[in-house]
Amino acid sequence: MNALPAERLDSAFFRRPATDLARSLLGQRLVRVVGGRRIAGRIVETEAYLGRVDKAAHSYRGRTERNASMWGPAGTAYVYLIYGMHHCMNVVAGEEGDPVAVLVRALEPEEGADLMASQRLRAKRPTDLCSGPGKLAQALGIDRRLDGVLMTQSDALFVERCRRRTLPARLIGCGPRVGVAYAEEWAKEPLRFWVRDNPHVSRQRGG
DNA sequence: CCCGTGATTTAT
DNA sequence: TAAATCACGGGG
Repeated sequence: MNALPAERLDSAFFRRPATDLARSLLGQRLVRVVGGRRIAGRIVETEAYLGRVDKAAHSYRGRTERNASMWGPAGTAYVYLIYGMHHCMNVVAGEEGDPVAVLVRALEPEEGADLMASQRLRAKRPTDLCSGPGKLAQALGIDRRLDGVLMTQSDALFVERCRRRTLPARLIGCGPRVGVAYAEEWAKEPLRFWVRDNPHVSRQRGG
């Protein structure tokens, strides 16, 4: 099924500018292990957040208790709760101390779809399981307990290599990030990336 | 279109 | 201490 043997992405992979990482994560596999079982899917949508210069980034106004893990080494998970209900998962990019990250917005389910469905009771179709940041967090059982986890070392949350190289540019869609209308000129920056024509990409929201 | 929901941040 | 905000999802 997979051409490559399972190989976990390491800190050298994550330690690059967030926009590069956002594009290179497309097609790789996000893996969550719970109770010895794998729940996994291909990453099909991401967004880059550029830190202290980016008005849409949580780290724009500096370090707080919530966003502290953005200052961690590349490959750190930054997980936060939004709207009192939904969790979102980021992977820290760049050099340690530069609070840049990539939001993982959608997956194409590959393993453990039954477990995903059992945690996503409102999902009616396979494309409802992981087609949004809150959805995938719920499907994979990702919450704030995983905030700060080093994905380069954790056995509970990591990324596996499925592709040796970044997808060809013609297969990658690019446009403004979702839900950041408040970010003024940064709202329009083309920092959202997705696998073109993939049905698991989230629907666009206002902004 | 509208609303739930509550931690976090920001203003007073 | 109080108010506003929010990198969303689901239902109509």
